[in-house]
Order: sequence, then structure tokens, then C-alpha cells
Amino acid sequence: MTKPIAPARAKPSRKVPKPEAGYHHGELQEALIAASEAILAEQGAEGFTLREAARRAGVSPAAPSHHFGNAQGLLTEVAIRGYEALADALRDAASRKQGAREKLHAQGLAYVEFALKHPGRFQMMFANKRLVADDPRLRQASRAAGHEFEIIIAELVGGPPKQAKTAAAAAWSTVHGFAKLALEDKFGSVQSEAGYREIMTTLNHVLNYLWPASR
Amino acid sequence: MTKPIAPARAKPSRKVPKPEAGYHHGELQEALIAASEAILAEQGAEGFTLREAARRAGVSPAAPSHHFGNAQGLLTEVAIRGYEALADALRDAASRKQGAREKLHAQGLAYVEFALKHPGRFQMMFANKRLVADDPRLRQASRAAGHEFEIIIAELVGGPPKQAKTAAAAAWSTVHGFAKLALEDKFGSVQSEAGYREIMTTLNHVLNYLWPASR
DNA sequence: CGGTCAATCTAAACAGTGTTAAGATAGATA
DNA sequence: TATCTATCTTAACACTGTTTAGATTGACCG
Repeated sequence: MTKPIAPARAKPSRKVPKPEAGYHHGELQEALIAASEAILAEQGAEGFTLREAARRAGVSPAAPSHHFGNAQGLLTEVAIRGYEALADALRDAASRKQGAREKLHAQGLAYVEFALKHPGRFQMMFANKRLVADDPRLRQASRAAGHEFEIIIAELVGGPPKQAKTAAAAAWSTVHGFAKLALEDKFGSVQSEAGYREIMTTLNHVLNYLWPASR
Repeated sequence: MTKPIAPARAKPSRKVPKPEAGYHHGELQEALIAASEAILAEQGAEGFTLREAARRAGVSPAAPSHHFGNAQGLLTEVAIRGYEALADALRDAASRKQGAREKLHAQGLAYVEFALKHPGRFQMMFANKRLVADDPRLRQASRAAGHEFEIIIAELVGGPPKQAKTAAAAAWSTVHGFAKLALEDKFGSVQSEAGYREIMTTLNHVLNYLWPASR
């Protein structure tokens, strides 16, 4: 490779060039990521194909390889952004509440809400075989999202860090399992708005059962 | 070939015929299911292909369609058997313990053990998009497995059926989420025997945290 | 200003996939 | 023995992800 170090400024290079120009795309990475996210939103994780992403970005099927290596590379980038969005959602949900238990409940609701509203992206985030599972940035993003749980849990249980680790695993497992089962229609259909709200009510009951006021 | 038939008994109809005969296979359904389970065991859910299953059964790629319609049909049959095996494991685990809490813990361990020891089959069981999700037998098998949890939970909580429903959803979510996260290496590698045992220990802690002696 | 060069993209090909249509074969039945 | 139907094969189709070789382009440097 040996990139020529690319001066940071003072050059006729346009970072936001003509949108639909000829040979060079200019923003192909972003376009491919956006196309992939659109496919995931429309068709779910099983509906993604690299060729379709290239098609939507207006390039040949071989173009993505120059930027992401292969399909796993592109999906890894999508998953990283997914984890960042999830961490944001968890942080935001907790920030809107007072008290550790309320924060934890809010995070649980936010987690499942994220999964149900972006099922394709969510499923892809947890499909290691379709990602570069040992990518450092992916691992870091995943751990960062999990960390949002641990922060609140540590506040809640107070005990030694080992118990906090256990409690965090418990909380993550519960909401993750609930989301996964809901996405596979094990709690009824998620399609209708009524079904969605019923499922979220069930989740509320589950959280109240496992983390009641006295803990 | 044309074996001299060598009938086991005085009747031309053989339900367990020559194992590797000519045009007609004779037990193709079972052979395809067995081949599919072998692929899932060796390669995981992502490694399954219909053509490979046909190859292992010694038939052409089009042969399965006459028995299962398409790949989803074959995988649905595999998933049904998976749910039956899971229900058996849950029932067996509970039967070996005394007391509702001990039974529930044993079921949780059995559930995750099942998932970690047969990851390909387990993942396929919960991959609706690769199955005929509304197949009545599949739905029934799935509900039967979930029912094994509800039996024990009802014994544990005792309260009104609505609370039992909530508690069952909680228990299933927790162990399912734990299994899924473990399979995606979120609790460390499952590869080594040491890693596997460490994860099961973590699960024990989680169960003791969420369902302690006093409940 | 003009030439070089690396980054970027295309075209074409390859091996693989699931599914379908048409035809061959064989087992059971009459 | 002849026929009928379930079963299986062959061949084709439209896809997929990836690789190789070559075309194009914009940026840098004299």
C-alpha cells in the first residue's frame, strides 16, 4: 500500500465532490454502508447481498472489494456503527431516569426497542460468521455497548466487582434473549403496532419480576 | 448391482431395503435429514447447503424437492427434531432434581448445554427465515419445548397464571440470551474445554443471582 | 504545464448456490 | 403382463461472492 501521507489541507481535493460523476465515485465507502443499512432495513439480515449493495451504490460488483476486502469487511463496518448506535441508545435511556433500577429498566426497554425497530441490523451485529469477528474495532464497539449495562449494574448491586459482572451478564442475557425470541415470533407477532406494544408490556413485566423494587 | 434380493422373509415389500441400491433410494427423507444434521454439526448453520445434503445422501440436487418441496422444508423437519430433542433434554434435566428451583436451574443448564453442544442445530431452530415458520408441526414442537419451562415455573411461582407466564418468559429469555451471547463469543471463547466450563460456571452464577434460594 | 503513478473502478470469468421443467426409471397394482 | 404413479436425474436458469486483468482518473512532482 504505502499511502503518500495525504496532506491534511490546502489542496484542490474536494471532500464533497460532484454527487454523480464519472469513473470515480468519491464517497463509495459511505455509499456502500448506507446501501447495506438500507437493505438490512428493508429485507432483513438474510436479504443482504454484496451485489445488491454495489448496485444501489451504482458501482460494479467488484468495486467494494477495494475498500472492504470482502462482504464480511463491509458488514463489519455496518455492525460497528450498529453497536455505536446501540450504546448511544442505552446511554441515552439511562440518562433520562433517576435511580439505578429505573435506569436499568429503561436500558432494557431501549435494548429491545432497538432490536425490534432495526431487526436486520441487530441480527447482523450478532452474526459473527458474517463479520470479521476478531476485528479490533468491532470488538471494542461491542464491549463498549456492553459496558453501558455494566455501569448501571455496578451502581445497582454495589457489591464486589465479581458480583457486578454476574449481574451484568444476567441483565444482558435477559434482554438479549427476550429480543431474539421476540424477533422469532415466540411471543406473538411483532408485525402489528398492537403486537409490538403487547410485547413491550410483557418485557416490562419480566423486568419487574427479575429486578423488583427491592434489590 | 441387482442383488439377488435375499428376502429376510417371504414378502416382496421391504421397508428396510438394500441400503445402497439403484434408482430408488428408499429412505431418502431420513438420509437427507441425517445428512443435514451432520452438516450442521460440522459446519454450523451457515455451512448448510441443499446441494451438499443431496450429495451426502447420494442423490441429485433436485431429488430433495420431491420430498420436502425446498430447502426450507427440509430444514423445518430438522428443526422439529431439534425442538423434540430440546424438550427431552429439559424434561430429563428437571426429572433428576427435587424442588422447583433446583429443577429450574437444571433446565437452564441443560438449555445452554444443548445450545453449546449443537450450535448449528440450535441456531437453525431459531432461524425462522430459513424455515417454514408457520408449519403447524414446527410451531407445536416449539411450544412443547417452551412448555417444559412453564411446567416448572408454575410449580415455582405458584401465583396466578399471568405471573407464571411472565416468569416463564423471563426464564426462557435469560437462558436463551445467555446461550446466544455465548455462541457469539460474548463471554469468551467456547472452543476450549476450559472456556466451556468457565461459561457454564458463569451461567450458574447468573441463575443463582436471578433465582436465589429465597423465591 | 505536462508526465508519472497510485488509487479507484470496470469487465469478464469462475465456481458455487437453490429451484424448475422435462424426461427416465422402477415398484406396485390391476 | 401392462399400466400407472411415485421417485429420481439431467439440464438449464438466474442468482451469488470473489478474483484477475485492464481501463480510467485525479493528484503529485519535475
